[in-house]
Amino acid sequence: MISVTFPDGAQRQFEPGVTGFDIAKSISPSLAKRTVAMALDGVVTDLCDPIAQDAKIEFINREDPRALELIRHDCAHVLAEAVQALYPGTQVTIGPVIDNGFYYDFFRAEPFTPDEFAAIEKKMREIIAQDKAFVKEVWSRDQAIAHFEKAGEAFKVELVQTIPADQDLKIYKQGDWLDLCRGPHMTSTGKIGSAFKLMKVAGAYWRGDSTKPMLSRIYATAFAKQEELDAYLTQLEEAERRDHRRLAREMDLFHFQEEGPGTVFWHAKGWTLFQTLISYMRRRQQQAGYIEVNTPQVLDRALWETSGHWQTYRENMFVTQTEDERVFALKPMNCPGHVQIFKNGLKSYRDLPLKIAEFGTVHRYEPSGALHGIMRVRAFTQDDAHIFCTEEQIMDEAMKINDLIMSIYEDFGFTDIVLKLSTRPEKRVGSDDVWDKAEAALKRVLDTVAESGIKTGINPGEGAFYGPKLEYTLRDAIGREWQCGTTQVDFNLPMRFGAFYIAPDSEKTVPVMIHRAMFGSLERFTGILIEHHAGHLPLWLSPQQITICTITQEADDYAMEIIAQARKLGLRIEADLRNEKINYKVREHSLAKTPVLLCIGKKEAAEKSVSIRRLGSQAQTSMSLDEALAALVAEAVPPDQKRM
RNA sequence: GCCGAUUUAGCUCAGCUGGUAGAGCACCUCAUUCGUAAUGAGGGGGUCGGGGGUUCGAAUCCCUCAAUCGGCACCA
Repeated sequence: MISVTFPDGAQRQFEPGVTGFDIAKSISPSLAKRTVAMALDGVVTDLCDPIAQDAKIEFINREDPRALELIRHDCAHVLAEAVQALYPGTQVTIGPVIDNGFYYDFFRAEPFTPDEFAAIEKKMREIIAQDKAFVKEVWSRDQAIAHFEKAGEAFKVELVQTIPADQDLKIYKQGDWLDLCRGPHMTSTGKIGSAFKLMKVAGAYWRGDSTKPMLSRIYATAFAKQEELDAYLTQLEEAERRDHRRLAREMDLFHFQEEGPGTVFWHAKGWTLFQTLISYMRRRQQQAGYIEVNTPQVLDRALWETSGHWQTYRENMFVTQTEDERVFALKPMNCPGHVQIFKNGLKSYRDLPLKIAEFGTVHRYEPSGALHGIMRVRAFTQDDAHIFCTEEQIMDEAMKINDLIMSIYEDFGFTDIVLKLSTRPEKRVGSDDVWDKAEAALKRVLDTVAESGIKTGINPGEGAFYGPKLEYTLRDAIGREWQCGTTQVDFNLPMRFGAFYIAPDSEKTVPVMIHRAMFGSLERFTGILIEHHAGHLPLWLSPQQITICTITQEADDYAMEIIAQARKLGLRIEADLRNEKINYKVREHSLAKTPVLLCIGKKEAAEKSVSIRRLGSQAQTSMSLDEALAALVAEAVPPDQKRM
């Protein structure tokens, strides 16, 4: 007999091999009916799995958070069956659960169109209504290959062949339809419910490999309840309203045009925001002991050959040839330039760590499909810096960078940060003991950060070929993740360029180079800020902080007085003197996301006061002009200067 | 780069099966000086993304290039 422990601590004895379903039924038929799966010692499995040994059991119903993944996975199988029923000859591949839903990749001569969604969903509802039981079978490799070959499922055959020999092949049947799947599943298709929706079609490479065939992917989502699906769809609409490309037009920040794909035309307001970010970062870096430099945009090909970029990234570089037939490239990175500055003049160990920073504009010919607003562009500015130091200094410097990054993100309102360590890739340079040291140093940073409650993780083998890296990912107000800051340890480049310093023993020694960016790309960070705040930027970042709205022309002179006074105080302010109603002006400047509206009429002009209306509020407060300006000046101080 | 979709006035979008363009907002002019999210009237504005083709005739059909959007791949 085996002993099964229930969540309330009660224990009961059963014959070995008893299933979760048997146990549920022995308690009550209604429990058996509403249970869709079970967790054995915390691991979710099929309800009909036999239980071989003592275990803690939990019954999972549809409303259980753990059931959501099952609902989506089951729904993916139903989607596949529906598609094969409607479009014979379509091959199935894989259909995993992802954040917010699931997808299924099909191989079909004709791509899907959203017009077909209604028919597919209808078929899915039929399959769900039939409430077919999910039945698991374990097949041999040969049996599976024979079956899928006969069915013309070439991709499934390939999948079976890649599964390790010691692993069971599980087949899940729903009626006559079946799929190779590691499970688990719920008890029947009826448990999926009706809160699902096909979202979009897309192309995707088989096994994520661009040399392999292109498949047709259908993205979909499913929830336990209709209300949850509706809430999710509402959230998507909200995300669309926050789209930085849309807000940029409404706020008059920048634009793109055909002649410059992936390159930004910054308008006055956008550029003011951009420069505000640079000023902030410049102050932070100066305080942290960095020096700021500027290196050439265009450099001879030979330099990029030495750095290794020519060999690896030639296709992604903008290259130009001059009349004298010299070949130059627009810099895709700032590092080689900074190494040149390090090399110019003899350096001593006493100069280390030497922290060279640059707001460096780089050009990369990114694949056309990668471009996305200002999040991914072909010309962008990095808040780049390179720290030349000794091996012993790596840990300390990486830790200082970390503290600086965390403090900076906090200043911009980002608190949900994930830090990941990418370790040595297969193809790399440098000896293993040097890698050991570098990884150990970054690992200690990672562990220290983890202790402070920040989420951390490891991406094995994802490091750069020249060294391991830490990557900082921000989560914005609607849960999307963006990689921004990075710290990379590099043993390679200084050596390639023959950089050295004179060590205490008078020997020429190659320094370690730490690459580091905190915003990452100024363009991307600006985009993230816009979306994170939904355009409602805090006063210190807002490119136009105040708009004066006159109610009648009698207030015009007073408006000009206010502007002169406010500008002297450093506030970014404009006046709207147009002959328009106050309602009209309030609406227009609210849509343009101006944080502060000062409305003035005859009354305010007479008593030198202002009526203040803040973005996002309908309330109005009246106060004297001096009082109002003093409060706004105080509010507009950047967070780092407030601390001083 | 790959798969799919899209591209009509500054913006958002109509324009059925081919018969040579419309609306709202914006803009300009005039009137209105009106207290917190759209005052009224009038007016101007588009070689329908570029190029090529089919046709008596193309915004509409075909080819091609480009840009954009959604994914995939890529991101030093």
